[in-house]
Amino acid sequence: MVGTPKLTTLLKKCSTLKQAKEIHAHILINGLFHLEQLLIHHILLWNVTNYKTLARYVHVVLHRMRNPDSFSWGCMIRFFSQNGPFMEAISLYVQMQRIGLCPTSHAMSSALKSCAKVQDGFHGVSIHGQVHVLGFNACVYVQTALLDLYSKIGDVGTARKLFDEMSDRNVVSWNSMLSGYLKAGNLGKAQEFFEEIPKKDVISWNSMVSGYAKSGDMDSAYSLFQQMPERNLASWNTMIGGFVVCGSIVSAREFFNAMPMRNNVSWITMIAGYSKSGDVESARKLFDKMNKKDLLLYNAMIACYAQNSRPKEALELFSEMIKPEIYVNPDKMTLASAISACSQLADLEYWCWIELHMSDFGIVLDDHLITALIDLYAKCGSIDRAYELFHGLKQRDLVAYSAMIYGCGINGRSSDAIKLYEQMLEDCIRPNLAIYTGLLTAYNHAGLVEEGYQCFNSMKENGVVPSLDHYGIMVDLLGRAGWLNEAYNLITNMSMQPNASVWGALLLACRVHNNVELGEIAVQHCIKLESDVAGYCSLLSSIYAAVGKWDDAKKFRMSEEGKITKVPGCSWKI
DNA sequence: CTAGGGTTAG
Repeated sequence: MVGTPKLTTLLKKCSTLKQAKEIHAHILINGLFHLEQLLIHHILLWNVTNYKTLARYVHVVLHRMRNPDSFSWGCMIRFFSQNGPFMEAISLYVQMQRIGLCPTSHAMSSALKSCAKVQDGFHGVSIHGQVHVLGFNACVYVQTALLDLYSKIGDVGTARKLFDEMSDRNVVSWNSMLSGYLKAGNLGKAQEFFEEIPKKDVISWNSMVSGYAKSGDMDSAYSLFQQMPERNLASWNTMIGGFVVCGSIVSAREFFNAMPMRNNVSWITMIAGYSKSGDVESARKLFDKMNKKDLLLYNAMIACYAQNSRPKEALELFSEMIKPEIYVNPDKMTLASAISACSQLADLEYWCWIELHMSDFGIVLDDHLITALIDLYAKCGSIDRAYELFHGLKQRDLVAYSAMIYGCGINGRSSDAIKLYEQMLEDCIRPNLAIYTGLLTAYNHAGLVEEGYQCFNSMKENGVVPSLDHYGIMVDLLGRAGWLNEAYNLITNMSMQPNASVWGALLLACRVHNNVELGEIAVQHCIKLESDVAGYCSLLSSIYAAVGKWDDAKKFRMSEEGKITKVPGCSWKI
């Protein structure tokens, strides 16, 4: 038999899950059930990396407790409200009352924090209803958590009402209210409120700086930053992030270099900045300098590759992170980038390989990922599978429709694309640029000139301004059908500067219909706009050859490097 | 014995 004092001492010293399990066994054998509470409390305060395993274990212990109590449940709710899963925290809060436990103010503020994290206004409001009944009207923690919840779900009015009614406020309450104004985008009101804060701390300052930075007003942000009585990592990181948003990558780097200390957030912000400005090499250099790479760092780098049309490197890095000797558990974000990379490579096999490991990763497909997969399957020609996934979505949004419509478009299913478009309008979703890209692609593949032209013209009526891509498709569509002059007129009447792929589309059409006059014009523009001249020259050369202008044909073939290349920036095949 | 606010990947 082991007594309570001895077990308590052991318990306070234990630091691994294995030891904890042994102690728990002793607790059960000796019937010292009151110690379970201590065990749960103790373990949940460990600062460990494998907190998921830990949480799973404690969760089981909690549910099997002989004498369940509010304190233990509160500890578990607090733990989940800090690390996630937040839904689980809310669910535990509901469950504890179902088994007859009365929530403490601690449990309640943690539950409210979780509601704020996942924007769960429904549970948030129902907890609000309990505050009075349970007598937490004067608890500053509960009141502040509640105020913060309303701030985060965008209900500044209710937040302010709570703030005014609070009997006791501290700097956290002020900061929550401030972040409410900032989240609502009300910078003026926020600034006014900020000045009223009696005892500002570093978070008050950071919030205000972040507000200016997010709105792109880096002058005001910088001026505040300089006035700060005290700065921490987040202050610096906010400034870097602000410069990144404004596209001032050089200033961002200056701040990054100047800061006294850096954490992962600093590195990730900087990498994301380089990614946004298209400087993949600089991003990679930073990435390689980090010796302790966490999930978010991998995600930032993989996303950088995926967004900058470097899908192969994205997948290489993904493979690297899941190698046993490195293993970083990927999450949904990682997969979103990986799927996008697969899609760019039209590599269905790689995805199938990932899919085998989904349960190891502990990832369940959500609508976001399914939408990415629709795009992948559609691009790989498996339009039926794409349809299956589409029908399995909980909510069909604009992105899902555009993936589907585009997928139908490139697979020659134009009537399906139109049906989807009509269905989308019925769902009250307004079309955007991507939707029209899909539709026009569908018309283009089907060679439906009139319909395509009509659709193109209807864009303006729906308040969508055609982009270079749309002009490119239209020129291709008109050109292939032999309406070369119409295509040329479309280009000359463009509201923006045509690029090489627009002219390239005309050049291709000229090749198909052997039109020397327009072909010469098109090729001149192409050469002016693109460095890869060989492909264009070879095209023009073959137009000359087709109409029997052999000398001209020969002249242009000389500059050719030997092979006909695809027109750069052009998604349709020659 | 536990609780509430600011900065990171799409």
